[in-house]
Amino acid sequence: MTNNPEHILVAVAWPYASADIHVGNITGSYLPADIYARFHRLKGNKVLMVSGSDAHGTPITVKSDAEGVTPEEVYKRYHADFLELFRKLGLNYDLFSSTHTQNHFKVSQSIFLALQRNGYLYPEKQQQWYSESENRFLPDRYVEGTCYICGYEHARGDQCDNCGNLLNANELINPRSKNDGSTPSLRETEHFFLDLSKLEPKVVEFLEARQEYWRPNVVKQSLGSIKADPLHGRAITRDLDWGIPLPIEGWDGKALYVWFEAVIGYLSAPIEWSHLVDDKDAWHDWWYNPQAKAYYFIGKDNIPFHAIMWPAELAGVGNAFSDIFEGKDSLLTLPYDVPANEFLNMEDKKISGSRNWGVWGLDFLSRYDPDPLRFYLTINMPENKDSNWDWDDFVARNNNELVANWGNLANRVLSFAHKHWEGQIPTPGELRELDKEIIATVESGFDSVGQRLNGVRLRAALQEALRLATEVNKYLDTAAPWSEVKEDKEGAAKTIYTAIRCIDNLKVLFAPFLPHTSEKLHGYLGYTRPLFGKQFTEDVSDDLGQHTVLRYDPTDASGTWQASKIEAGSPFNQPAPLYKKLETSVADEERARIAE
RNA sequence: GGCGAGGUAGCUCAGUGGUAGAGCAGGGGACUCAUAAGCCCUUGGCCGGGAGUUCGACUCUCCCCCUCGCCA
Repeated sequence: MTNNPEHILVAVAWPYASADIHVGNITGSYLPADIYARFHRLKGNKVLMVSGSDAHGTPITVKSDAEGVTPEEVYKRYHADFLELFRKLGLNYDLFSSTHTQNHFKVSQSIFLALQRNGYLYPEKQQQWYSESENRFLPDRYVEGTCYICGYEHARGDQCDNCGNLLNANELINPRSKNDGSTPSLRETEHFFLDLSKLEPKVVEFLEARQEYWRPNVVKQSLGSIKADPLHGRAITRDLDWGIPLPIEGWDGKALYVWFEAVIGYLSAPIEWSHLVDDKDAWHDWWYNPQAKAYYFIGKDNIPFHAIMWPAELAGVGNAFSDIFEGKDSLLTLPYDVPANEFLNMEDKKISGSRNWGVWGLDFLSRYDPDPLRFYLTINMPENKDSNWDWDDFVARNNNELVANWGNLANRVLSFAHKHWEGQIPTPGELRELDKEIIATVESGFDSVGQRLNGVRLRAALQEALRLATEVNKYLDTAAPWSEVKEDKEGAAKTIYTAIRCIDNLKVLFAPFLPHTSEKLHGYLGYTRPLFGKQFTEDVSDDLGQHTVLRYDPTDASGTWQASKIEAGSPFNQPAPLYKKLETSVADEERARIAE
């Protein structure tokens, strides 16, 4: 166990509660976050992994209008699916909450007030489409008209998808509401803007300090774009009922803009978590602690919001947030790293919900186990460039790598041991040179796999763990216990004891990636306390109503990122294969399910 | 149009100035504990295209092409 545990905030992208989660979303941010969090938990570090459903924003109101239900109903339906998926996939959030909570409202409003106090907000008037029939302002995407540049008849209120030009609202020809076809009019409205130009020096300083160790696509893009085109004010409010009201008088009917508000969840969720664990200041260890490291796991589409906007909000807030929120004088922790992933394609084409081109998490898990999915998505994770989900490749990697290398290793060792030593780990006596060597090789994985994990090079880390499993397979071939057992059972005992030590180590090295099967193997080996803690859901009530959260109870977790100390002579259980081989026909069957 | 990322063996990817690498697939072999898995050997590449710098470039510079994201 680490002597000086680090505080690691694992901040995970907040899924929009208006679409089902697919494998691209999972490998883009949720899975790498969980792997990272599990690794640091095994290391004995203080991990806090948080996220939640993004319950506000236009996509949800669009959907609720289309279905004739309230936005709240829409968000709750998707939110419930998220919780089910994350439990089945084994994503151990300390808290997966929602932006539609009283706590998040209060935190977001405090951030607003802090920025206002520090002079980073200003109001500005602009023209916006207004529907007389519905008595409300319309988001640009609700308005359709004829493009005055190219004549395209289905141009959006602010942009023409045909010629790509941005449009001036007052020149759009024949504007109409997508809701009811009525003709909207332009009305003046006033909004608050975040003064990003004033915050730019702080943002640049923030980015330059992290240039060395951030992924180049994250930091170069951010610095490059600022250099080419300086930051300018950006509206943080809009005319919408569904969302967080402004914390000041005279601004009824306005809500905080989602881009501004959702990221604040990284702060509000730890605060909610602290209340749920009855230690209301616990979040200070991550948010008021300059030594704490905050990692933001997101997809590349989200880079500007996490590398520029959110740091700008945090820097702009200074110590004013802690003062307004709870009368303290503390700065908030800036992001340590933003290891954004690229995208996952499906069979060489972009994943598309509307065209049913993709693999959806819950649907997948209705037919297959979670660890093969975690394996394929990790070994194929788009860390440096877009990667591709290919069903043939999924089956091949499952059968030829996961089953054949690691699964088979665990199974061949334990079933051999169980057969010849009556369910007890053989007592080896003095180990031979080759036994000590393979144990040392596998134990070196705590460094070699650990370093890769720590640097968020997850696919390289998994490859390294697989390489070590191969080494143990080679060792078995050299020692050949199936021959030894016939003429030299003591020698065979040394070999099998050694092999069990090795798979006991590998079990931990694979655990961040493949927690379900590592846990299973852990049980076969005779351990009674689990490697990791337990997930559970809980209903929380506040003035906005009730919301269900996903939580994590670490009480029983016993796994440590340390060499195996498994004892000779102790009993273990009848093993069974950890993974299933898949028929190659699976690829064709699955491809038939996705269609344009 | 601007800011970035990527384009290396059939597939998935490493490499980043000095004779092209891994895993998987393909071919051959010895073994049999194991989910016919594992182990050993092995066939595959003008490193997107063009020009330049260099004794020497996949690696540096410039131009171009293709894919993806963000911004306008």
